[in-house]
Amino acid sequence: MSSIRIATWNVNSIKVRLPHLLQWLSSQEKKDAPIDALCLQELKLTEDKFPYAELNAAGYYALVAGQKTYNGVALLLKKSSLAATAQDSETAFLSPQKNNPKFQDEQQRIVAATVAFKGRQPMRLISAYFPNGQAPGTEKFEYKMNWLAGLYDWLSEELEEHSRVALLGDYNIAPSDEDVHDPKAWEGQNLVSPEERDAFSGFIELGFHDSYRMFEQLPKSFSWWDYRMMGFRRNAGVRIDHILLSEELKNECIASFIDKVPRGWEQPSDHAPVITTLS
DNA sequence: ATGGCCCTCATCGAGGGA
Repeated sequence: MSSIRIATWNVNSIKVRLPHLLQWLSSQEKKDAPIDALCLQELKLTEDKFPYAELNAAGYYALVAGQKTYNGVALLLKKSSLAATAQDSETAFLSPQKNNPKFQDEQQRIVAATVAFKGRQPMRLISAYFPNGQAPGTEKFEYKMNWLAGLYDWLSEELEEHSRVALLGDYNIAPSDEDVHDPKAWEGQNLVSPEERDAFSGFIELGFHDSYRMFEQLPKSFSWWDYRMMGFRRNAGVRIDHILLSEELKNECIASFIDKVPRGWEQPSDHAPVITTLS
């Protein structure tokens, strides 16, 4: 049985980035490394404007939670990778969930479904766009911390119901200093504050594993670089996009990496995709 | 040098991102 690849990518407007998205999916396919599931964040449009037709033509089903201008998340599934029982957009996404049932939220930041790939036990895939938080002490930071607490509550329930859970997305948290280009300059700031890192540790204590850190990685590996100050060229970045796996999925995990290639394309998203492979 | 860029909108300046 062939392995599967699950990935996450904050595209910073799917309208602008659709050409990159299609090019990236097709480039992975040509490398004989197709993406079987892709979680997208920051769509910045409502569901009726989502490019279902283009992605369908590229071979993907989509489950979308959108809103105007801000946020918005999707879960894409490669049709040809799905089990025979999941051959239309209804049956591909089982027990679909938009947003956190335990946290009232106007902002569309979570979409989840149970997915049956060919020849495998079903797994629960969650695409999440964590709040940015602006800065510790602000109202937006307080919203972020409340949102994280709500996510913790929901995830502990999800883990009771499902043994195979993957949480993919833009966490807006750099879990440790090795995930930050200049830890001293960032100390105590948004994305790296002790409160945020404690929340990330909470997910680990629930039983999740950071798939990227299961493997040896190059130092200074990041997933986001500021558009300003030539951030990408200087590799002045942070690692804030993550793929966390429950114990059972962790035992199947054989690789994880960040694909920096699309970040170097013309008019890129400021995030790079993260890919994790399951045997 | 405490801001530089990019995306969105009952747009052309401001909010949000990280």
